[in-house]
Amino acid sequence: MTRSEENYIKTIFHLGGNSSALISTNAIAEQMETKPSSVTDMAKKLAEKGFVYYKKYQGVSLTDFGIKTALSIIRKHRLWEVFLVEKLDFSWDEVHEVAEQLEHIKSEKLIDSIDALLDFPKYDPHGDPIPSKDGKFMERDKQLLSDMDPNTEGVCVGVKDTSAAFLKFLDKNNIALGNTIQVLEKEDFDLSLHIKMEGKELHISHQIASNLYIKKND
Amino acid sequence: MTRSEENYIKTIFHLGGNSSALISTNAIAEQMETKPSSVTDMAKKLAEKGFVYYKKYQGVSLTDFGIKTALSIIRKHRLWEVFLVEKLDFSWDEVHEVAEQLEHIKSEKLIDSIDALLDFPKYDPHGDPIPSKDGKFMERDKQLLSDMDPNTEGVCVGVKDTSAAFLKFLDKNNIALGNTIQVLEKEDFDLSLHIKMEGKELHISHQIASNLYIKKND
DNA sequence: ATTAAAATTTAGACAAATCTAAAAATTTGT
DNA sequence: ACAAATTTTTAGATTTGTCTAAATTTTAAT
Repeated sequence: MTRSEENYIKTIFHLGGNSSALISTNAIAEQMETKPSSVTDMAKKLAEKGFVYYKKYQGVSLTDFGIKTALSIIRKHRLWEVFLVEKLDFSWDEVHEVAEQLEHIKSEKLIDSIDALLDFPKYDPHGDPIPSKDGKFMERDKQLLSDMDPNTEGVCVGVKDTSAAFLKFLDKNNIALGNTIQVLEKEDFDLSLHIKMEGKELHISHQIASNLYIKKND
Repeated sequence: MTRSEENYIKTIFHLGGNSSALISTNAIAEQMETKPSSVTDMAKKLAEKGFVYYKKYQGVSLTDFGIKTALSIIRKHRLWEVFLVEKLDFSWDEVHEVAEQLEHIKSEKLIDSIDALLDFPKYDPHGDPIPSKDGKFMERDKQLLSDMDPNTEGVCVGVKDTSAAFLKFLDKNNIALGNTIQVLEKEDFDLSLHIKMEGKELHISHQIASNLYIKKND
């Protein structure tokens, strides 16, 4: 499998998950910053190799084999992200670019050893679940901070927007995964929130709140 | 710089070191298991980019910039080898193939962090020196075990043949870097050696002895 | 020194992955 | 339902890295 094929498979998974709904070539092209005609070429190739089902003019969806392949790539990406943060002190906005390269390294022993070294983590630094070796993973029961009611509380478990800009903003404001967050009050006017985080009160915009995932306390 | 360019530069360095002697396209082709005509094409490209000096029909040699580039790739390769052995318990015959992939990862921060994680090692698992960030490295004062005289002793510091077959053989016979070796007697007939290693006496062939590097005790 | 052998380069082809521009199919709006 | 707009595919070109076969240059031998 070439690096390019792997990138297409990963993108198709991110756009369609394991559903059998067809993903348009346009959507894939946009996501990958390439041209639809290039996607068509690759779609044929991936269909030939059994990774996707491809219906002309309709789009593609991953076969079971394609899903298995995608999960293996995502597993590698997320494990490397954890490695970079836990072992090499990368900040969470720095990991993605390097993990994009490391995810293509071909060695089962290598990634299994990294997994063991990290003590089999279940979530990556952005809170996304890491598929196990056999492709299973658990999406955490979580909700957007912006959807929480006043006088509820929970733990910050993930981010929706994973751009470096957003992650740097969170760093600067000491918002990190694992932090306890209490919703004090919601402004009707702009939907901004007054919250208490790790003992300190602060005021955050709707835009920020709608990109933070919270696991509600029982 | 493409992966292919990096592989050519590395090979040219391994064949010619930092000397200005010209390396033939044939030699490079043989080493890389490719065709001389492919090497010619790449030689032109590398010359254009300033990595090598290329004289038609004569061969190539690395420029200062090419040497710097080669050392940076070798540094990455060897640091990854140490990482695999020290942190992930790879055996020394397993590291090369994976390091061949890892050496192409582009992130200065990554390799510097790996270097620090490993506490700035000076030698890789085969005893080869690891260039520092600024391209300096010290070749250890060493000699082949087969060149040592009876009644001398030293420490095993490297291997000449790095093939998996040879490394596995050494493992099986508990011959490892750091072991103390005393030469007891040399057979005139087949040049085989009687040695004492870590307290135990054994008899090794000339072929083995001529692929083990020893640092003589003062 | 001339020729035969060996090494090296050139020319032309190919596969992978991409692009542009044009053609074809699908979707949308009325 | 049909024309217009949009999406998707096809056809042909480009780049990178490779190859084969032929031509050229260098080296070696007598």
